[in-house]
Amino acid sequence: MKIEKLISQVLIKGIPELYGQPVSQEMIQLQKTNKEFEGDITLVVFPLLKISGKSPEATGQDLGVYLENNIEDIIKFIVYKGFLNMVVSDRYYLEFMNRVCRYNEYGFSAKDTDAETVMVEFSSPNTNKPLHLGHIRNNLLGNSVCNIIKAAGKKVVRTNLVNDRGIHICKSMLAWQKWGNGETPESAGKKGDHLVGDYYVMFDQQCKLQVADLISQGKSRDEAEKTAPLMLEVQEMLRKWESGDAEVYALWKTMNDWVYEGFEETYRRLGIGFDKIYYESDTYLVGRDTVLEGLKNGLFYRHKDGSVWVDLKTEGLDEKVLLRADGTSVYITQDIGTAQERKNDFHPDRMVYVVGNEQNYHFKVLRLVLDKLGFSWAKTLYHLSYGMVELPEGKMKSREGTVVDADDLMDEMIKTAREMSYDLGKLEKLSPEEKEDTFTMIGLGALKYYILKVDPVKNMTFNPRESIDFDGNTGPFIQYTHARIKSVFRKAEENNIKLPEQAILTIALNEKEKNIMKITHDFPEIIINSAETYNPSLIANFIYDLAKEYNQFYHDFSILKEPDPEVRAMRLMLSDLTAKVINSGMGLLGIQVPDRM
RNA sequence: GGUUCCGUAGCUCAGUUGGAUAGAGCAACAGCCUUCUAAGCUGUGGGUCGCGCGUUCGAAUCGCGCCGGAAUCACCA
Repeated sequence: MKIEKLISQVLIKGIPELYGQPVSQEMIQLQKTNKEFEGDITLVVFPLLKISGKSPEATGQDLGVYLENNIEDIIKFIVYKGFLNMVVSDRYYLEFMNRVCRYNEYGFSAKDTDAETVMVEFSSPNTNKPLHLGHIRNNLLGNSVCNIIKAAGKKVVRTNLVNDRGIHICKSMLAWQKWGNGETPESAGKKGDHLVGDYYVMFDQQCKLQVADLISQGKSRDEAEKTAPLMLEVQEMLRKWESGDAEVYALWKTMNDWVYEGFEETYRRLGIGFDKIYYESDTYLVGRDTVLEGLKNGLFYRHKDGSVWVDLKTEGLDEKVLLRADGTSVYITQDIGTAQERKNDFHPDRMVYVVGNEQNYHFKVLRLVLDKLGFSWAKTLYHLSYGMVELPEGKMKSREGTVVDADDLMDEMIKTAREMSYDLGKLEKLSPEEKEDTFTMIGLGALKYYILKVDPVKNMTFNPRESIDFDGNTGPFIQYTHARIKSVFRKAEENNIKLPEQAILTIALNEKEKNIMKITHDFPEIIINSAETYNPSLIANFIYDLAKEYNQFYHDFSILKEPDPEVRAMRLMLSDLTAKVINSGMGLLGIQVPDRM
């Protein structure tokens, strides 16, 4: 049993014996002992003073004696003001290490066959332009949250919702039709998503010219934007698409397929995949039917122009349109349909949406509308809202060309890893393929860690120069720690030193060794916590603390040159455990760790 | 204007359900490779935790009010 839990239990039994009054779990406040004091675990005694009727010091003293007498692994205690600092035996941590070292996935909860199923939607791209930095944060968060929830013992269904229809999609299509001259990704030598994105930009530019032209002819901006020939044409194209026009539909299909191929490549490099992909073009009709059904049942009302609305004023929100006057659907219509499809397909106990915080209001509305429609599972929707990614100069603006493209960014990170590696004279013994794999691991590791170490709710600044930094609190620093440990094991093997099965329990641990054991001891709890709060940054910061502590140990003490074979064996095991936790913790972030770097 | 979120070192970020003298990294400066990988380690400087009031044994953390920033309040997605 974990020592913290044991202390809690003993106190709940012991305090009534000592003071004749019961205690509740919340009054037992255990925390890690601060660095500047001796001890491992601290009990805050202030909440217990009412029960003891004594001073903080006297209460701490009473409880210290009681715990020392009743728990074998508490070998000493020091009372300082209102804090009872307890020293945990080295034996306890050695036993812990022996117990845990044989598992490759130490810290992960056992997979329970009747565990709840959590469905997570993330990525959710539009098919009119390539993925950018904002999508990267979304993808990394979604992927990592899935890994973490799974590690916490739940079943996870990864899903993506592709926004593949609408006026914005038609814009690229129209531009290609007009000016593309039959260009294809192959003929252009370009990824499909980039090619389609180029036509989207082209449309925008041409349209602006027309608008400017109309304004110079004396029209208002508003009027010009509505009557520009290209705008009229693209609207006509959308109508054709919705009515199933064969030619438009074929073009849509072709260009979307180009985009999917491009996305596929980006996802593959990022290490991301899905169990199920939904397409808005498939689900919007389901939502429309549901809305009409709700209208029939009097849940919604029809405006005199024919549009359908929901009134959420009693819920503190406003009125919201659910279907346009012409009967076509809006964004939320599609989400209503998608949610139902998902429920039917997978029966999830929870549905998590990884979507930026600019859509907080939208998800509030979605939940309320689904609730109004009588879906009992509406309250199981959770919007994992994350902050915007900004550049040091401010927001990314596609107009000003400051959008950071996902593919370019990955290329840049890997390139930097390569240059850095050559500068440092690393990896010379590896084959070209192994080298490239390692550069990719490091470059992407830097990128992913840089983004995931920040609390999702916060807006973050993406500083390109800083993100490719490989020192300090970075992915490569952690990867390096792993590579160092693996290097020790290679050396051990050369010298015929084997990793022992068990460490003997009578070894006296130094401070660094004990610290590393204490940190790894917390890993299971960190995973649970991180899963419950949908927060990968907890894992990232935890792994960093571990790597930092290990590097100090590595610097201060020798492993293979340690003369005492029992101590050497223990240090090897400790190193092995550290490597395993780094490996699986980074794995939860979607980051691979190399054996050499 | 209403609602929601954010505000911690020059910069980027940590800081469990309120706990001891608020921590890392980057940048700057000064050290450490004959020894398991120096992408490492050590040290120095750097703070009115946006401001004020309140709650209490105790507040960066909770409440209220300001100030600053962001998002949103579309028959856009």
